[in-house]
Amino acid sequence: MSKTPFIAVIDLLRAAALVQERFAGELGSVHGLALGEALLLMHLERAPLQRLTRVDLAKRLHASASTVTRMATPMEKTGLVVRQSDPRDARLAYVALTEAGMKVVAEVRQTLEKRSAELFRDRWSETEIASLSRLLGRLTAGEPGTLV
Amino acid sequence: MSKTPFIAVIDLLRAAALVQERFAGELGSVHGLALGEALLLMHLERAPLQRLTRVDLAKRLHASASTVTRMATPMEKTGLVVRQSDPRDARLAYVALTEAGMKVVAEVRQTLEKRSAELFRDRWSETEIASLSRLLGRLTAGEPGTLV
DNA sequence: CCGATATGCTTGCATAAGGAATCATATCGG
DNA sequence: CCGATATGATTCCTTATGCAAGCATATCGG
Repeated sequence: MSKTPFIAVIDLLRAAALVQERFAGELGSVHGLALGEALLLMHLERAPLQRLTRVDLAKRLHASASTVTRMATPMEKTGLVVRQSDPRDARLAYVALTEAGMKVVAEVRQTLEKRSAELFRDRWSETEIASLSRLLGRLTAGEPGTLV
Repeated sequence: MSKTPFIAVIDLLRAAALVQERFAGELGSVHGLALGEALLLMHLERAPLQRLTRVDLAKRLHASASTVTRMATPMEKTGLVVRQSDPRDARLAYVALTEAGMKVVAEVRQTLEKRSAELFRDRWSETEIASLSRLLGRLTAGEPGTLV
């Protein structure tokens, strides 16, 4: 049996840990957001009506429903998102992006784009990066939601 | 400015979350280990004398020293690792793999190899997987320790 | 040789996270 | 129409984690 898939998985985990470590600090100090909060905002931005239910958010963030509830509460307090009810289904509680949230998520994207570029700088060609992205994208092809 | 690096980073985070979610459960039910514990054991297996200090482990696991301390304690109790002192430097407390630990880590590797193969099965050629691994490996080139 | 600094580890504290239980609301089948 | 089941959200509880402080030991400079 080939060990190639195993090696790829290990490399994937290591690379992701590296990126998370590197981005979390910057995101926190510049925007006061955790990486997960930034991803939450970006998911909302790409969703229809810029809003999602908590279970949809949980799936997209690979988190539990309770985690999403507790992530959203402080972000409501700081005005990045608001809670919205669905008139057709009273069980649903949307997390919706506010104007302030849209402004912040745009800045967050800029920060992430800058840091991402630095991650590959000098040693990578545009083609190589695109190739990496394409391969990774095949792994996440079945996942709900788009972030870019 | 090109958004390609940003897209690659987002894809990387999503793919890693997917893999972690998928592997953590299996690893827990089959071997009673968290993913981090499995990685810890694999790092020890590849280290000289099958042991590492806590700070070295922390670097390899992208975790804090306190996390490593608290990860190691239960694994000492279950006999997978033992604590070793360095006669030359009394500050050091190695985490060393036991015979039982070596047996377990070998089984863990088999599980991970099997699941990794399933992750790519059918839609991926060996060459594509190797290409992904090679690209990811460039990101982690500066990292200490080898796992495969 | 010794004080100052650096390093490794652990512990206390605060925060984050998942799972189970609970509650409210919707939907489905008779 | 109504009981049974399903779904969404929240809360409680337990566990995991990082940071800062504290402690022990080592090293460096005079």
